[in-house]
Amino acid sequence: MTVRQKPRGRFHHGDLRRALLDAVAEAALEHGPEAVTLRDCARRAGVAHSAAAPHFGDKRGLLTAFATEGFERLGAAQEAAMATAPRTATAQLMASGRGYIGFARANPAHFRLMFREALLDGTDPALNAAREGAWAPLERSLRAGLPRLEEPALHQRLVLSWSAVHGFATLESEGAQHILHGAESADAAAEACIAAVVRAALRRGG
Amino acid sequence: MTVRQKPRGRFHHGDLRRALLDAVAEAALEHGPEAVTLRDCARRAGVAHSAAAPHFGDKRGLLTAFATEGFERLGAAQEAAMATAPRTATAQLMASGRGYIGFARANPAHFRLMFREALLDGTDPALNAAREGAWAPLERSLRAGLPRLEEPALHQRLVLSWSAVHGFATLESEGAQHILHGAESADAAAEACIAAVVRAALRRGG
DNA sequence: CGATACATCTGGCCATTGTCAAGATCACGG
DNA sequence: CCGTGATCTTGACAATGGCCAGATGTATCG
Repeated sequence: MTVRQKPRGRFHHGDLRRALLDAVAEAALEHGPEAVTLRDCARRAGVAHSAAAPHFGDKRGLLTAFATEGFERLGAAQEAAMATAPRTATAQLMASGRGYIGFARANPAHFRLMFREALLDGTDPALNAAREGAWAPLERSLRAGLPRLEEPALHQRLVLSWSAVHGFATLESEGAQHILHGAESADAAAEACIAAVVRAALRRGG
Repeated sequence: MTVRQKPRGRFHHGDLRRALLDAVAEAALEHGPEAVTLRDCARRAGVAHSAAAPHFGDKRGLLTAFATEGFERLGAAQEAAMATAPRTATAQLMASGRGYIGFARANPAHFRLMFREALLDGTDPALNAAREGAWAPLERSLRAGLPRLEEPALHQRLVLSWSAVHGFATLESEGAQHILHGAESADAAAEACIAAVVRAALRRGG
């Protein structure tokens, strides 16, 4: 019964856990999140078709771990953008939105998979922790920018900004870019959308 | 569930096309959009597993037809809400948003499937026509409310309102209700979000 | 009325998938 | 050096999607 940290590496494969997660990313990028196949991931990692079981249990476990990693990186992307922005409320909130949309753009398949509830294990504690951690930067920066706003009103602002940023990222990653961007460039469209929603969210008055 | 009676003038089943589309709706609602199975739909309709081929080709064809119907109904829901609202620009735009979110709420699985690009045939003309028809009410009411705004600025407003409404509907139908609604009721949260985005979209000035 | 053309539907086949049960392989503690 | 347990392989199973030949019902025409 010795409690030890799992010697995750140096067995047969080296680090199969990481290799399988990377394989999911590859497969999702190539054929879409719903077309990810357990056997294909195993092939990409160079192992037998059921080698993932000891690490992730079943397919849902693998995708859940992949989504968890995505939420962690989504939160980190926002933090990183906010760290290099001025400490203004407006600048911080806009940086958060830029980080959110930037992550969705850089990892479109990953981002989409994170919101395929039917493919994930919604009861997984790690997933839920990572998910809430990904919402935190937005809420924190909004709360800092509106210190004297009452709770329900603040919650409304949060819903508004979250919906707009998530909606933009979703529409963009679901193949509606042509309609979204119109004549202007992708960056300009995102920037304008973020600026407008931040202006609305930080607006004075009820 | 099996239709044994043969309506006069009809073919073997009666209206297998409709029965299969209804079966998709049932299955998607029960197990999620990505878990819809061709064979299960056929079972629900009381026919053999490959009876859908003459009507829809393959599975993608069936789901594409289902999504097309969804976009048509999404557009109709907005039109219906706008028809019973005052002719004010604000009221019309808000009605459009209410219709959009209302459809997503009443048909959550249908709504989600409509944005699973990987499961659909993006080249299908009927699908694309229905999709553009679903965006039209929002654009039309926005354009009517801002008649003298120049094109790029108007497009920015469109992206903003579309992103926010779609984002709210998406988050709600993807299992994030608990975070979205917080303390207040679902209707209140939606209403507040719509009001805020309409105010921002119709705001005067560049 | 009878026969032909045709869309519709059936049943069987195949490759692929996810999961399970055994067995082989390897690292590590005693 | 040997056992224990985690890691991985192999083989099997039911279910799925796509395909095909053929049966069945419907409509059209002679």
